[in-house]
Amino acid sequence: MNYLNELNGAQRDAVENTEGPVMVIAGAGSGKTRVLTYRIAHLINKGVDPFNILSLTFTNKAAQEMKERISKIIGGSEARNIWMGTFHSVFSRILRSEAEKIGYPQNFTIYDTQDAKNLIKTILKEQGLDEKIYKPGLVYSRISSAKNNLLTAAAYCKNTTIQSEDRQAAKPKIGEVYKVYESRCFKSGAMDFDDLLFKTNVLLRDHPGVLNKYQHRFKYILVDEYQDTNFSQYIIVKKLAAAFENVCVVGDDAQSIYAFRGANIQNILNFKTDYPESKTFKLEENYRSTQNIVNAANSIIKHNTEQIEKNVFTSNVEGNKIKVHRAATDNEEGKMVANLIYDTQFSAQARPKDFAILYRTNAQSRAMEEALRRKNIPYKIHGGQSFYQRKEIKDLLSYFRMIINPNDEEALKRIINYPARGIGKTSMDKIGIAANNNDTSIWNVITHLNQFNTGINAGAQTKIGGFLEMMKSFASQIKSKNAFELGNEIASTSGILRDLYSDKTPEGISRYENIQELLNGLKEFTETENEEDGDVTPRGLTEFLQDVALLTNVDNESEEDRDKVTLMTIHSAKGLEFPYVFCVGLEENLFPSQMSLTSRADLEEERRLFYVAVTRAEKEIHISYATSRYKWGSLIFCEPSRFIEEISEDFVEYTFDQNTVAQKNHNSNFDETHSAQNNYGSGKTTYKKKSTMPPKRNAPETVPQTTPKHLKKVSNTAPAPPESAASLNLEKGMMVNHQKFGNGIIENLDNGKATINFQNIGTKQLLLKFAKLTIIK
DNA sequence: GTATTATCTAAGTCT
DNA sequence: TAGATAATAC
Repeated sequence: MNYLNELNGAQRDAVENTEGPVMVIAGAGSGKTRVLTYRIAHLINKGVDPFNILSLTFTNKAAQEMKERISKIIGGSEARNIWMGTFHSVFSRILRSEAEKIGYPQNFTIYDTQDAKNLIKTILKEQGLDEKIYKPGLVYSRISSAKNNLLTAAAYCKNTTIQSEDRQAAKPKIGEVYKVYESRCFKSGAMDFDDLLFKTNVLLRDHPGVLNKYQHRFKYILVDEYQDTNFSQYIIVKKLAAAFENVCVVGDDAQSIYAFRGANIQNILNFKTDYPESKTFKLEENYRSTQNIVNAANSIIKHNTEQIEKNVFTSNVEGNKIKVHRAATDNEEGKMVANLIYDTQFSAQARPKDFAILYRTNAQSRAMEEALRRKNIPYKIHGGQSFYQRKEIKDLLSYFRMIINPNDEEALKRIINYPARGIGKTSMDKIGIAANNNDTSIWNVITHLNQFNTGINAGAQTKIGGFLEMMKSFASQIKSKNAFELGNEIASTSGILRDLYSDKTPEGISRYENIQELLNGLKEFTETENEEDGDVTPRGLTEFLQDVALLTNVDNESEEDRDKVTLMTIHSAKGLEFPYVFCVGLEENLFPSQMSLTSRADLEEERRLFYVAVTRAEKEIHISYATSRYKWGSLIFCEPSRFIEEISEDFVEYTFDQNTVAQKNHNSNFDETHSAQNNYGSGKTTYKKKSTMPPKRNAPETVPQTTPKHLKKVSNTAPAPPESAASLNLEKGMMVNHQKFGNGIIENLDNGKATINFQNIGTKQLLLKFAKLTIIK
């Protein structure tokens, strides 16, 4: 088998030790995917039935790619039988086939975060709890973390620690909300994301026969990104592996970035204790990145305390240093990045697909998008508000959902009066009360209106009857029509298409187009054969919906997206690599996020996130920050991130004058934190130190008249009205003054750069964009 | 019950 | 800025 020759010693050990528990600590870029792929191929070559292999990956796309690579190695089509996918998709599949054992319908709905929060809002209203105190997002995250720790609502209410936490936070009723939430989901035949793991645990705990079945089915279990598993996932793996203990976990504690959703880094740190017989292999050679990148990344992660000891190194070329860029605003940052990409495409013969722009928060994508669009650089965005979360898409999908599972309360509430058909709030309130009083679903109430004492008037009853007729007619076509045909029928008969078509605003047109796009997607889906089991029956809406809910951020990629610059959050970038990476927004309170600043553990997670960002790069990494950016429509000033300073200086290169780097001396140079491209008048709060400022020029007031609170907060470090040298009418031979370098004569001007001979320090080249100059004469 | 307008408040990361 | 909700008019 020649594939073994393509592996280094540690990789080969990790591939060949197929029996018993194995932990692979895989440094960034150390060929982890290769090991997983070859290990599975090796298993199959040794005669293991692919059907007996369970491989849990972090995205479905990764699973698909891995299957393709395995197929290439082993030949044939056996690889399709491997159980491979994300935890959520693999176990939702198992849950569907075992659903009735835990009292769920086979066609249970999967509630996304939005559905879950809407339900929580409804419950809060019913319970008379103030949404301002019981913020739905917070309640949801309390419930979520309870589920990830396998706590039912009843257990939550009994747990004294949790109860005292909630009492201290003045939210003692969260447990009650959880109880109602739990039962409402159940009545709706719905599971949220956490339920997919939670209910799997319930299934395996309460049904020994089922546990036994899957224990023996999954003779070999592989778990990728093990550092990001939570308790619920951990127990699933542990239980399933208990029969054979052929469990191989792969991960890197330095890349653990999902503690916020319950991931427990201890899972990887404790593996040896869990399986005393286990073998550990460390992959330490990085094949991805240059020496400078690897060394810089190591110097970053060194600032964290608890980690598994390892020495990531590379024998790749030294490469360029990490470049640090500074911009005046978020929009300038975008322009700068777009320009750099544009130039590199020519200078390095690179393609758009060779570049990635990574950021901490989705909101940062907009400035980048705009700049790329202006330069005509093709790009694609992953994440943010995904296609399937847009209102019009969710509306149409809600029709689909209700046809498959009429008890789906959240879907029903979205569509019973959309498009408007005269079933308003009053009627729905009455129905809701009747459903609660009779401990049943809303669907059951409206299908048997005369059996419940709802008090709804005759007019509304008729309208509800019409809605029911329509839904029943859709449902009756589920067998006879394929997904595309039925989807089309629903979009037009329901009135959604008409409603959107009549809206001629740009947003309305775009919504209409989105619906068309969804229908196109349905068509494509219908025409693709079901590869999983070779089934040639046309795929219906049922199958479509099951796919849709669990698509991950990076799963959606169309053909035409292939040669484009990638924009994504660092979280989404995990596991990916790009020749050129731009990590933007390296600012305090953004990255690291403000919310991480209160705890050491959170800050360390942010640092690991930065480590992940840096290690995505093969050839070059650029990091940048803006000295001001818009947040909620108003301008705030930013300090460079502490992470920049944490990179060992041997591997860093500043693209602007380092003496003006703000973080080096905050006090003496407070204006230097802000470069001067844009003349943002910074409001009344900033003129206290006027004497040290260059004379104010007529800076347009672009800051809102009412000083935002954010601005106030930072105003003591805020600059004078920044003066852009670029906006001055400079000429050769002029005498100018620079804050730092004193007076000098302009010797040359070209392309935004000025060569200035300073009296004290000699000739310097300055970028007009950044330099703060005043004309002396 | 519905449509329009005014006001509020939220952007932290993902399945 | 933008979506969600409350207030208002019809």
